[in-house]
Amino acid sequence: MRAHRRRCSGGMDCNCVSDLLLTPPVPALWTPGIAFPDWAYKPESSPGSRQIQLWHFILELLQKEEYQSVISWQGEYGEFVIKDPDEVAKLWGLRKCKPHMNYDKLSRALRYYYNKRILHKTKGKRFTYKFNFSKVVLVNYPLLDMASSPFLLQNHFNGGSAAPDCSPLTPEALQSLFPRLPESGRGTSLFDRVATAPGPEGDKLRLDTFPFLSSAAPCYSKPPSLLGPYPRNPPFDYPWGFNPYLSGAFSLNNCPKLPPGSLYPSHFYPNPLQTSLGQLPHPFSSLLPPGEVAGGRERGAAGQTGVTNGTAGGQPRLCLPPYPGALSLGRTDILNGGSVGERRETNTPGTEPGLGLGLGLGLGGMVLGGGAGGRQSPSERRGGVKQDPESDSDLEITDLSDCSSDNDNEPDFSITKETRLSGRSQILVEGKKGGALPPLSSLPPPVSSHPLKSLVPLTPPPPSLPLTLSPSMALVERHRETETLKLIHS
DNA sequence: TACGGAAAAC
DNA sequence: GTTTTCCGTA
Repeated sequence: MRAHRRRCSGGMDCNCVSDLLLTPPVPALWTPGIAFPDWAYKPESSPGSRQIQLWHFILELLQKEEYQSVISWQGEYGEFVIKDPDEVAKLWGLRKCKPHMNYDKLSRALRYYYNKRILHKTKGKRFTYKFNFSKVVLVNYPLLDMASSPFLLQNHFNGGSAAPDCSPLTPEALQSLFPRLPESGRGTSLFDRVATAPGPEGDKLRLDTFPFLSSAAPCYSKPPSLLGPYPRNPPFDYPWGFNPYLSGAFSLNNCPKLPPGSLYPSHFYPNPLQTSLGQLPHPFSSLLPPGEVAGGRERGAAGQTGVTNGTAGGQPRLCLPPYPGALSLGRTDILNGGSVGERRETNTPGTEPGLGLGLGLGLGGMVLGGGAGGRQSPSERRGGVKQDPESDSDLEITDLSDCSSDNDNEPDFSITKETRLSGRSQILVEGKKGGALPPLSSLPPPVSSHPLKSLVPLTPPPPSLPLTLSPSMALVERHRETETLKLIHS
């Protein structure tokens, strides 16, 4: 078992808790103009990495209104501009306990995404990049039956994506990807099953769920989260009386040196999966071969860490939108007014101008790993075997089966998590062999009569109500108990 | 400002 | 495997 706390190099605890400890609190992101399934915000959903990846982090920033002065969507779908590179770098550094992070380094990391086709640079626009969401989808929905998505295959694996930047999925492709998702107008929840008999129309995915994937949709010129009437305060509380989007949820008890919000060590709040599970029907299960549903297929070996975390019982899923605007702490508050003026760090411990008081205290004496010591000169460094920059097979097509929630070295991790975190275990056991989670599709679809239900998350039972009053939650609870019993018996 | 090689760190 | 760090180059 990995240490609960990740320590920054130098040994000083910087309060960055291991991403393994808890899953992030961010349910799916979904705004009227743009939506992200929750895997996009899950560190664990990154194949090959158990820490949050930069592009996840970028998505998180992009999703939060309070950071729109720092980074925001702009231009075409998936395109974003880093308005304040230093700030973004600082935030990233905070997130990763790298106080010497700067835009130069961050951008290097971003550039590594070019080859992986997760990102590409928007030429001629400063600090402007563009997500290749089709890649992201492929990475994070590996269980989708590609055979049933000829359009996708054609466009992205069969030479169809002639464009070097791998143009986004088209509506047709999405339709092919998510045929079971209900079509809905503005008044229909993405997650609502179509009441009418299933048909070509009723079975269609609501494409504006992934507007950034649509090549046919018009561009937006302002941050997607500002599009449309979007409630800036959650119309609900989380069942556990905890709302990760409220600053109070981030009392920083565990992380006093870090700003609140999911951008930061995301281990201080309950798992939203319970909420997600309790509310969401699984729109994709019908896409999966029978054996793949309900944990019938064991998730594979190490490396493909996260996909399962973005899935339930081995299934991909869409989850709830967050309410970034609910964060009462603005960025100014969070960041203590600091700003990074430097581009190149001075390697002076404890003097990071932009890290804020907290982190500065926490990292003040730390000796950063690497540093100048032991570095080779460029000439010395060069001459080695060139690394294959295209070694991104997992990101290209992604093995559709070898996705495990953890690696073999930590077989009990999910169970441990379950033990540790009561009430959020139902998915975490998915990596366990023989896990027999029922398909989420077996859960009753949520019911929402909210006129804006397509714009708001499905309402979980209010905190005052016992979970058992929610049919979905009751199922989840029942399932969790079942799983617990299974674990005990095994 | 952006790119990418290289190696180390994680 | 991903990111960090450093740096040469355009």
